[in-house]
Amino acid sequence: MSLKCDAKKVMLSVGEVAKRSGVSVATLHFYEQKGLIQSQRNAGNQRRYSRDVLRRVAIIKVAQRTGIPLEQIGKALSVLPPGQNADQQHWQQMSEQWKVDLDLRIAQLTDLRDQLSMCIGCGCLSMTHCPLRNPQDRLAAHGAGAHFYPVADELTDSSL
Amino acid sequence: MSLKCDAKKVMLSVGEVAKRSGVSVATLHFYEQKGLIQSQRNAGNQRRYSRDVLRRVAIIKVAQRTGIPLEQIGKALSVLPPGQNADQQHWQQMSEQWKVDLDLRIAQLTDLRDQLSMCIGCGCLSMTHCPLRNPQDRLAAHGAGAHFYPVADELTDSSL
DNA sequence: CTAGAACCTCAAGTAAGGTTAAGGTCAAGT
DNA sequence: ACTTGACCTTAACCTTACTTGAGGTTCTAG
Repeated sequence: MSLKCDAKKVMLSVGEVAKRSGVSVATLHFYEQKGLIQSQRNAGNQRRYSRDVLRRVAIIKVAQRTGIPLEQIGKALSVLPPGQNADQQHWQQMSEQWKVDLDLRIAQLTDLRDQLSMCIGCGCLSMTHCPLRNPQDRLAAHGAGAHFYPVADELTDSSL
Repeated sequence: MSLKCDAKKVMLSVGEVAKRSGVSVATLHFYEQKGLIQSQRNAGNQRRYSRDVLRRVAIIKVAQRTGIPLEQIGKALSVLPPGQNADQQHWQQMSEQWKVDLDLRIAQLTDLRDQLSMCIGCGCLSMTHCPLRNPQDRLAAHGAGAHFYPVADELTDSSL
């Protein structure tokens, strides 16, 4: 169990990082391939991680919980000097941006909830009158992958 | 442009449904294949939809915005008699359930936001102390695909 | 009748975020 | 030395929600 240098081990194996960070070994490979983390190799070509990888993985998981896609997380992390810990300042920048994103997502969902509440007793889903059918609010303005509802040229509400 | 029976056309072609509902023809095929909508065929094997499909698609899109997966939407819709419009009661049942789901998701994200806010100035991400790292709240209790963070047996906070 | 638009089916591709498997190497304990 | 576990790479597979393409049929207007 105990390795050569137990006292102040500098580098971690992939298995150790997996255990300590709570993600699988395969996931660490995957993250490395995507450029979210980096490793060095020992003489036998095995990955050795510096401790900062634990913090990076922690940050990745938090960001993922907010709904940030991996690619964007990668970009945010890429400003960190590799092999170094994210310092207080970096963390603040990232987390503040993520909070903005999260706030927006919450606002979108809250709008939707309110509209849904209003419409529960109605159920008309009218193309022209129902707020649920007409998301030209901040959703339409911001939605990363939002589909705009095409103008329903011919459609009268009678068609519902 | 005008078809045979312009006045009170009973059935709609797939192209018409696509135009009016704002989804692509391929998506309608896909939904049909997944059992979310149904069609009849004319003599030449082309799909003919009754008008209620427009309402179904509208419902699908609203539900998707709340984050409900298609399969679950399909189950909710499957209680509707095919070829008939969702009545007021069905709509209410569905939308109320979806509002519950949505409320939960909003609550999860709000918790996360609050934790993030607290942690922006801290940045410790401590495995044992940081609330961001310890989501044993309703997230852990409810999360459909939530990964539990394994107990970090060996991990002391110094390892971050 | 014929061109072209709209439709059909089936298969494959895409994107994200991984997981699983196959076949081979390295390292640690006995 | 030998076994076993940890590690390596590459490649294929998974899910969700679709999109795209190929090759063939049907419908509608002129």
